Amino acid sequence: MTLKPTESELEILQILWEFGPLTVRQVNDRLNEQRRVGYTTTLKIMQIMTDKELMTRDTENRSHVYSPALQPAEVQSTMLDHVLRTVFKGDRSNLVMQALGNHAASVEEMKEIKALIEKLEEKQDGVL
Amino acid sequence: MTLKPTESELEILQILWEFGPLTVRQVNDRLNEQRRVGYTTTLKIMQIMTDKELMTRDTENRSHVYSPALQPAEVQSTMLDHVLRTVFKGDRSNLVMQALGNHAASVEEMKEIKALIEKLEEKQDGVL
DNA sequence: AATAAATTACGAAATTCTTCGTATTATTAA
DNA sequence: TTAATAATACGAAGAATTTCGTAATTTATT
Repeated sequence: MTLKPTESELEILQILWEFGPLTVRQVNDRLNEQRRVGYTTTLKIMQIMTDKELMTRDTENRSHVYSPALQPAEVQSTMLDHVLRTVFKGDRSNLVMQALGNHAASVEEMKEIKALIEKLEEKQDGVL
Repeated sequence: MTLKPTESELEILQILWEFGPLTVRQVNDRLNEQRRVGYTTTLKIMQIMTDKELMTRDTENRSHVYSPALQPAEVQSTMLDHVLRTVFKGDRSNLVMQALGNHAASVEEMKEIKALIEKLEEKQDGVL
């Protein structure tokens, strides 16, 4: 099991996932589009993340270039499992119903989800 | 929007949801079935939760009796929305797919979810 | 080469959450 | 009524996270 990133680690991972390998300066600029953060704050978190192996860095040039060490799906899975256990007591269908029920999903989303369910049902039929 | 409980606040809410209004002693006993926690630790968290209005208490008797101030579904919704935003960038169908895809849902769960989707589709058809 | 500019390294302050010790107050039992 | 028991109140220590100031280092400019 991969470890659970903190809130601000997650913010930075999102930026790296979206915009690819970046320097601290570039990440900090992106962060400051959303909220005010000091440069050394961002640097520090990224150094900590490197220690934790949440990212890797290329120190060839003066400005180190950081890359995420985890795929979005890995972190999403870890985080969702955590919520499933701690908030939903492991009741997966309740979680899904909450996710679908509160805000109406778009027609497009609905299609995707139905397709997935059908695929899962085929797999289940195969077993039965 | 209701506020996001901390991890240990969540533990206590789960116990109250399951076993109804309880004293600190009763909550602490339940907690200690899972892990070792001191009595005053539990007391303190429950006092903080009362200040935050995550729970209410009846101080009539010497042993105060605490009740949750939020329904499970309210907290689940808050927490899930938070994960949706911070981990999934608001992509609801991706969240649902992660939830369904990683571990095969049981036949029973599948039925529930399909029924919900059909109900939501009817609502959508009505609008179109 | 000397100065300025930009970056990393380091450490510590600030914040939030968790944990618990001690004091106080209330109840029960002897 | 006094002593023992059990509860709450209070505050502070500990731990994890976030924030940033300052020093050291590297690169670019004059």
